[in-house]
Amino acid sequence: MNKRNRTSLNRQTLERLLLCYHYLNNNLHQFDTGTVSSVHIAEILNTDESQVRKDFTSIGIRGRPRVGFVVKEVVRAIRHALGFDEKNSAVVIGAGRLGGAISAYEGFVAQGLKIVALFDVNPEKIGLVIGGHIVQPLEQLEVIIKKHHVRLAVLTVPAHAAQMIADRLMKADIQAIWNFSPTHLNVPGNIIVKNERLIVGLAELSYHLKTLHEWRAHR
Amino acid sequence: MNKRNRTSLNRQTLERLLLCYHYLNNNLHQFDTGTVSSVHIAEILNTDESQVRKDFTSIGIRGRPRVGFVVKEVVRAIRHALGFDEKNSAVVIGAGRLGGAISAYEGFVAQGLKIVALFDVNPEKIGLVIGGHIVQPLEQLEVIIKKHHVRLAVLTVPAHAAQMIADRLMKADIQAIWNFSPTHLNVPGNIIVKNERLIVGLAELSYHLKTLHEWRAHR
DNA sequence: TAGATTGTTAATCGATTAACAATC
DNA sequence: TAGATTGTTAATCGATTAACAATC
Repeated sequence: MNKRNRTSLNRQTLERLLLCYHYLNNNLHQFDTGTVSSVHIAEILNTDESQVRKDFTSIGIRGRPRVGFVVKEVVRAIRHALGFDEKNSAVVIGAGRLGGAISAYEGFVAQGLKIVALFDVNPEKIGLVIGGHIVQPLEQLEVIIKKHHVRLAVLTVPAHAAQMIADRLMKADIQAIWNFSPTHLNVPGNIIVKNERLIVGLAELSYHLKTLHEWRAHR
Repeated sequence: MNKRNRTSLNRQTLERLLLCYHYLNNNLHQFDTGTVSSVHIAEILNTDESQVRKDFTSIGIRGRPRVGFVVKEVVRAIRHALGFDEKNSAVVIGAGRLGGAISAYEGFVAQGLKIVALFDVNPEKIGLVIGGHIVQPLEQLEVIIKKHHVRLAVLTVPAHAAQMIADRLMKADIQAIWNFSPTHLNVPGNIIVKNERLIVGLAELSYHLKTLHEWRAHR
């Protein structure tokens, strides 16, 4: 994520708010009074209750002593803070399995993300319907970005092709790139890049498995 | 990640080591002397040079004043620290697009991860070859875990099925679950769970896009 | 030798947790 | 009113950065 954006909300807060949002949304029915306390949420998120109050304060949610926070207000405020109530158009580049999975994922729509097109270089894939989208030739990239005012591009191409596409995206005035290619992208600081590296998750797991193993062996 | 494991390496260090590992591996040729300085690496990773030295110290890499660190030693030490030099067998449960993408991903093998089987409940998928693996019926899960001494399970099933499978995995003595299902899993503390939530990445991007938007509107 | 670069300790920074007066 | 829960300030904790003596 670039630095020019003086993000007032840090990554941790963002993640906690998201978890809280999901929890409240999925359990709306169980709050008969329509309110929830910071203690309750802290327990669920496995964090401190002051943390919860601080997070809420940071996005302008106010509660009432002895009563708590109004669930619906909290949900609405988080939606707004995370930008889920704004419509964003995205294109997916790379109609492989991962690109298909992302194109097909229904969970994004509720968060305001609409995938308007899926691209691939492979002529054999052009015209196929993958993940609910007709695969388009890469040549159309710039035209479609312009037509749909696309701000976000999801990159699921092989590593060797990623930078070339990123350069085209830059020229097409894209604002953010969600990069699933296992490679570093060189882009100017005014473009938001979010790298999604599967291998980081694997590294964590691998390390923990190893430690677990050693720990067991030592007894 | 559970707490019982007194992880000596924290998440940040793990991630920096991984990035360093990739960088060195991909640029082995350019180090004529076979050594690299903490300054050089710090620049690439966009971090502080003391940080690099500290990270290296934490996994037992020693350098020489005026010379730096031996690249090959660094690479080997990181491989070892992250557990990439140990063979781990994994099963993938859910032969959808994501499960297929993960099963097919070649990058894992070099990190010691071998996917030994791919499962699905859908009878129509059984027997198909997806991502290089024959889809097996879920009934076989326990048998195969036992047979191949599988320690890691990758979960790419719909949210509503995730907990049920997790329970079976627990009983089958799995050690770690890499959870791509968009749901929270209830598992005992001795099982390592790594949640991979696409939606968190989207939330970050969405937030930054929103902030960018507001920032532009304000001028 | 001189001086570049390490290893390590101390200082800083930022995020989490504790405490508590305000208040419904 | 009494007391539960907020909002906020202060204390703690942990991670990053700075500094510098050791050393090749």
